[in-house]
Amino acid sequence: MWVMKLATEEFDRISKALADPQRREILQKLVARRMNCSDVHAMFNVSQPTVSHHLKELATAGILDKEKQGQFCFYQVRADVLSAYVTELQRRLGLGAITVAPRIK
Amino acid sequence: MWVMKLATEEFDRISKALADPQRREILQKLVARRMNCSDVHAMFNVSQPTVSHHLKELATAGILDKEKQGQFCFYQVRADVLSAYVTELQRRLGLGAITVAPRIK
DNA sequence: ACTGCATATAGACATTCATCAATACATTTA
DNA sequence: TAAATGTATTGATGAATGTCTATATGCAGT
Repeated sequence: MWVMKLATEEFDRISKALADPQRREILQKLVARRMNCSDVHAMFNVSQPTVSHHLKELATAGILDKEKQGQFCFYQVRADVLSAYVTELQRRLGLGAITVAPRIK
Repeated sequence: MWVMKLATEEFDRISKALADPQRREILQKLVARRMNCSDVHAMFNVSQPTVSHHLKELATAGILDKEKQGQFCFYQVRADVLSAYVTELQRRLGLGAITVAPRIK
């Protein structure tokens, strides 16, 4: 089983991406289901360019996947990256990440 | 067993506190052992007031405890708060927080 | 009381950043 | 091709923030 390893740079980038409440809320909506830009825009009281900017930040940080379908652009959460982030966070904070070690026969 | 519940406001405050690399590194040093302000200052290339400011931010966010002993001021990590933060983060990100349920006999 | 050390505060400065309006780019449809 | 729709970029602006120097505050030993 492969476990993604986050470099410090990527880790900090994700931390920053999560630090803005508006962006965090957008991310939470995308956790529920993948959506396009205007779907997200319809859910919040910010302009479309602002939404686009936040989605770009989240994608650049690596926690969103961007998939263009025609004129639409769907974004969806990278659960593996988020999971790697949380694990790395636990490690840095000295909270033992609960790792289920493969039981050696 | 008591599990702390973080309000959105506190959650966002912690996210912000973790978002600055310098502050994150300071926090990581404090995970290893509790230290006073000048101990921390000796470890980084930033001014003493800057260290003091960062420690205040971390303390205000609730993830550091501040204990004054004479002229010194010791800071130590609140592992319970950090743990609550990670759990809440997992919840919001849709990553099932691994909860070890008490085994009912 | 004075000196020295530890910490915090005040004020200033530069940078980052969240946001918007306007516009450009791209794609679908009439 | 023209109009409409979805998305991204540009440029601007105000607010937040990380950092510094200088100074204040507080405590300990002489």
